[in-house]
Amino acid sequence: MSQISLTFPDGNSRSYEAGVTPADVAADISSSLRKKAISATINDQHWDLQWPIDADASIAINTMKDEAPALELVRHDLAHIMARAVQEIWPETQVTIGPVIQDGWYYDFDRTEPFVPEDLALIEKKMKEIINKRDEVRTEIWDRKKAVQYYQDRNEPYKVELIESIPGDEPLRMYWHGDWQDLCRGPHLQHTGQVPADAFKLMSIAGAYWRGDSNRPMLQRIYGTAFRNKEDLKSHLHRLEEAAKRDHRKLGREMDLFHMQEEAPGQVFWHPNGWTVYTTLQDYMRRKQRAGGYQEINTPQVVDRKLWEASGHWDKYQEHMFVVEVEEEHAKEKAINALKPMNCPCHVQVFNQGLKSYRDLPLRLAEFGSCSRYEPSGALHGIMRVRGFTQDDGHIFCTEDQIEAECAKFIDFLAGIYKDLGFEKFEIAFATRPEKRVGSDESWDHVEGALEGAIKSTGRDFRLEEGDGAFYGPKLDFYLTDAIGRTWQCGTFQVDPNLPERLGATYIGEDGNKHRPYMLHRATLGSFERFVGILIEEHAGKLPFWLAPRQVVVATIVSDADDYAQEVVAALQAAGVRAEADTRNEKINYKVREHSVGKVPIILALGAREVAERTVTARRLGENRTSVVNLSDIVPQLAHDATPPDQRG
RNA sequence: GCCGGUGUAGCUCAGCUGGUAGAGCACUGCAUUCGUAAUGCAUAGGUCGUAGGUUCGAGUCCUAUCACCGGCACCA
Repeated sequence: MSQISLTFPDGNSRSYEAGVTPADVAADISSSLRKKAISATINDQHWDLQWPIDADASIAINTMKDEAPALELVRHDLAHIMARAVQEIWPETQVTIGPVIQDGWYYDFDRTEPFVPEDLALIEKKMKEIINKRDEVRTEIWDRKKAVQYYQDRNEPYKVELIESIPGDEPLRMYWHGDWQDLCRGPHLQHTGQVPADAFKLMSIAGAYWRGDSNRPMLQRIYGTAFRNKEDLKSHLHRLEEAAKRDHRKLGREMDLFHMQEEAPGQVFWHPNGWTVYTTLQDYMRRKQRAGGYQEINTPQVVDRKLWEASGHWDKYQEHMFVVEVEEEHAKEKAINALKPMNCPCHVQVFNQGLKSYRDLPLRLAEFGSCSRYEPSGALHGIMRVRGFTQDDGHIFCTEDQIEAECAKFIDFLAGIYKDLGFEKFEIAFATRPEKRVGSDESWDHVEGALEGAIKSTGRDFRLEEGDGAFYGPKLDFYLTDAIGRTWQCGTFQVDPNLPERLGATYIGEDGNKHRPYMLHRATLGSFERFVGILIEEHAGKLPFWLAPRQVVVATIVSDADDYAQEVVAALQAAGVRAEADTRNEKINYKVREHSVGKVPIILALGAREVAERTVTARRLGENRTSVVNLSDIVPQLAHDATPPDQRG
């Protein structure tokens, strides 16, 4: 047997026979380590304690103290244990796959009877029994034929398909948790008892397509969450509760921002408060775009299908468009229009009016474009995913050489806006050429190079999404992470030589000939609807003062302060602050509570003292201390806070 | 669109095996003028998402349909 050298994290190394397992190594160090060991990290690879090591390597023995491998193993073993539990309770159930995901795992099953919520408790109980059995976990490598045969015999067609889809003819790894077997890459724990029985919870049941393909069978998915200990699980469940409190649908009602109703699914009825947020944001964007060199335009809502046919959208998205048919008395045929699902084709129409010179480029057109898309019913989500929305859309017509500079300019533009709105960080995803595409490789090289160069010139990082670009050009997507860790695509920047081609856009170049411009699609917020939703959730309803729909409530403590309250409100309103008086015959406690629930940032309380001294007692949302300020001081102070960030001196 | 769940007063929710709808908060009225997250009392308010059906009788059972929620698929 040849010898190999294993190097430990502290830099020391020891010599072992080739084929030694991490379990042996741990035992060699100490019996207590052997007991505590859960896995190893071999050359940065997560390694099962049972897997042999055949060559020189770095090694670290992991215990429950090592968070990443511990969570990975606990969740992965729980996936197997859950599948075993389900098959023990309902033997006719077929198993498919069960990966580890953020905060937990899921496993997909095929079973005729649907799981019901009460089943979760049943499964959890069975899982705890399995854990308490401390069943050994062991692994073997099988050849493909044997594995296929095994699963065919057991009537597990999904597993057979999985094996057949694994490329090459490499051997397959099998794992046993007690007598229960699953095809699995591993690694796993050493026995089921290593899983903490009190640190997991089954969360929900959902449908999911086999292999993520909507043409294939719908399976039943059970989600679970797990941590290393009870406390971590508890704090995770607590975080979920907190997250639910900042749901924009709940806050939208509590703050009286908007509502939605059955007669207009996926569309928003904005209430005065919500519309104040919306228009304040829109006014801000309008000023930013003007300063950024855009010219604002507006285009029609109802457009003949001919234009959508020409743009190619009719062909591809017809069933997702709201079609409007009009019967005119003398017309030969019915006019078929569609509510515009996007603004791009209309912007090309504006560009196409009159001759354009290369001197006009880059030409930046912007529109707060209301779009309608018949989104699938299951896609709708509050005001985040809707059927009627307004994009802060813009199209830049330019030459190929201008793309890089325009892109860099846009990234800076977007970053400044996100910062003003309270988002310091955002993620850029760079999607490159897909397999099916139009245009020459040279052209793709050049355009992709321009985008990459632009990102780098701003000194930002990006995530590469190879092959995810549109068939006609690469794009950048800008993602924001909300306070609960969910990411939302908001901004976008897309290079498009295709639509100008289809719709015949040209400009006269220096050489006096007609040329085809590039069209850059870009949006900063994405849609106002979604962005307002994200703002609400990110700030848990406590919007930045300048965006808050109700900025100040002047609440009286005694009715003798009513006149003074009106005076204070008038002074604030004159200074541009959204202020209102609350002179109802209610206790100050009641008023404070009500306006706090309504997320009013500043409450000014007025009693006899304030009237006499011409002061106000201010209370900021979320704080329970108050401060007494002279009326003459508070007005300019709040007026400053109420000024949008781009207009502050 | 697919799988599962839900749909009762403005809001949050209760209503067991079918017998003709209940609470708290909000609203309104009266009393209270009370210093920082709910003052007291009283009145009023729904035909139970919608449409059919079973039944002597349905919020409660059945069918269809719509919307919403959790996922999946989709997102020009």
